[in-house]
Amino acid sequence: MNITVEGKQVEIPAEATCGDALKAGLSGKRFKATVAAQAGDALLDLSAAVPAGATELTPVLLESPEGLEILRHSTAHIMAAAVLRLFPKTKVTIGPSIATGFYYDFDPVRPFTVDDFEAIEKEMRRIVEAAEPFTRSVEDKTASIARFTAKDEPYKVEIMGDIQDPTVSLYTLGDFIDLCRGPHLPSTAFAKHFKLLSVAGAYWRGNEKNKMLSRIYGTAFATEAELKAYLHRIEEAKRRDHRKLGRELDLFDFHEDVAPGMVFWHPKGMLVRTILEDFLRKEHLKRGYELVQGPQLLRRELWERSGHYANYRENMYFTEIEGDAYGVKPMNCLAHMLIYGSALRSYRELPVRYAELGVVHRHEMSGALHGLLRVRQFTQDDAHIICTPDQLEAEIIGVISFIRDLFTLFGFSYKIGVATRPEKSIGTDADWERATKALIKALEKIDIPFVINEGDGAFYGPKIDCRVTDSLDREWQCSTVQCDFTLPERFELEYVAQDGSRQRPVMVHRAILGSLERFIGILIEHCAGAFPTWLAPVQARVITVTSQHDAYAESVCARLRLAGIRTETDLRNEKLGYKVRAAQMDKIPYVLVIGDKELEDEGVNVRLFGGDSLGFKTLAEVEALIREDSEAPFKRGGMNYRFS
RNA sequence: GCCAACUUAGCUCAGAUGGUAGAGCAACUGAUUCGUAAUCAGUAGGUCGGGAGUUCAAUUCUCCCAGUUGGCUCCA
Repeated sequence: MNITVEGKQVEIPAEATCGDALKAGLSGKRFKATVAAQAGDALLDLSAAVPAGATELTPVLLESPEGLEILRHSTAHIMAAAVLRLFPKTKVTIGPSIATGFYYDFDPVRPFTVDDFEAIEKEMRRIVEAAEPFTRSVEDKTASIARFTAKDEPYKVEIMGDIQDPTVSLYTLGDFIDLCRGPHLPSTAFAKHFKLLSVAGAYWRGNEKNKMLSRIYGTAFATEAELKAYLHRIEEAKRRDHRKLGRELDLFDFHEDVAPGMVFWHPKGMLVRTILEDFLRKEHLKRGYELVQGPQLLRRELWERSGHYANYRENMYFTEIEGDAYGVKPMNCLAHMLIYGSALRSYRELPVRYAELGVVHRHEMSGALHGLLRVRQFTQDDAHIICTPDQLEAEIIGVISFIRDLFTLFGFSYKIGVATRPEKSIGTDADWERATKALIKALEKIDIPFVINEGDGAFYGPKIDCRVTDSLDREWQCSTVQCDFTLPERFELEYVAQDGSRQRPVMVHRAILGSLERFIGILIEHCAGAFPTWLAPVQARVITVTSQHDAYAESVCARLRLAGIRTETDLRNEKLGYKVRAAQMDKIPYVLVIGDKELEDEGVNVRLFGGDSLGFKTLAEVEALIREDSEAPFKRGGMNYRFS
């Protein structure tokens, strides 16, 4: 029997395993790094027979993506075997590999805690050192169900019940027999570099009606260096955590006892927000938006009319005023519609673009709250564009350009998706097609790559989502652009067309940064707390070598403030090094040092955040320097802006 | 909402078989007048998340509540 291995013809006996075949075709070193075989689309154990009719066999190396997946899946099995040795009454369920590692869900006698990890890891090491093989066997399903029923493994029995094939495959690792599709590592010796990370509750089959299981998360890598690098990344993420930085930099905090999920902005954080808001308002005005603002509370009947009461009530807060129910707004659109409807509109007025930095409240489950990234009260940079169907495409192009300009400015990379009609939806096919086409055409026209997310649209219309990737490769949904035919219908919005007839306009909901709270949270993590100069709450801090320089420092600070530069002094009776360190930890972009020399020559010594020194500069030079730095990012975004 | 862990000074964290707590940083006071990531000394700061129970005695044990954190349809 002949088979091709990496371009080489290999002669093998009929009963040969994949391992035999690969061994014959690969160098010793390469074969040693091989954990499985690939024939066509199928991944096979090395111990599996070469499938009949196969003409080519590809080695799956440990460090390849497929190899890593096998490694992690096998490590999950090793963990399960270790858990069963230590806690024999535990029932096993499933243990897949995931993007960053693996997990295994157990139904334990008592839920596991991280304190159990040491013992479990130790037992896992023992299994790895013993270099035990994973042995595959195929069994009649009925026999297997009887076997696992006898072992009192109800979850496995349930899974087998769902399997269509008359036979199932089992993998044996020491005493541990598990129902598993495989493939697995040839032996546990390949799984040397792993770590258990966390425990969590997880519903059996993800359904909250089912029993809560105890899940252990872990990760595994081909080499110790990669494992270390991954763990280091987790540490890095903790260092950049916006919740930690928010407290350290005195930007915001939470008072969980009185307002869970709602932010208290401290002066410095509020300044960052204010600058951002100021910039956004000006940018909206430049682009032909008008600023509006609706009330926070609207009578229940209005929410019934819009469909929110039927579809969104669980996420809304209600209160009562003189016996009438009022809903706290979770979205800004209703007020905007009412403003539009307050007068008879002509086609000449369209498109109308109403923008509002709208504060909305949404009830999120307590377990879902997360710093600034998931809150119950947040501010949307929201707008509603009401236009004729003909204007739709141009308006969408305008919105997407706006998105592109802003994210370029902040230095984020982003991914665009178009979500199409879901199964449960309202509206006519023609409307859906027109709107979906308009979204896609707009993206194509300005040449922005996107993916189609089939059936992921809102029930009332298709949408464009924009996800931002931060410096740690985590994705966050920010922008959203949604076509809506329902609300104009329900609120009977009209305009008078050229021919005098009454026509129904189309509406586009859009938010660009999304939630200011979330955006600032992402921004903090993206820049690790060191804001770009234009957003930094303190742009420059003047520090003195000795108290003899204090008076001059005060005058420097006053002058820079007059020039619109956010400046403060640190005149504490401390050594220079102490004050430099403090400024560095406060992540202030410019530290202006004043000693005898600077006092005499009427300037400052400039130290940048990060430690670079620019040496002596006159005050005029410093002003120009900081101004230029503040304006630099806008060159990327094709905008300009000054806060003062 | 559900599961688990956690909640001690402004922050980061120690601590005791149940006998009402300690460090570093920050704050304040004083000395020091100093050149690019921490000068020294002193002072003050806590009903140990809230409530109830057990006990001679609870921050520690038990229960309830609140909040935080990590998870909760990546599928043999």
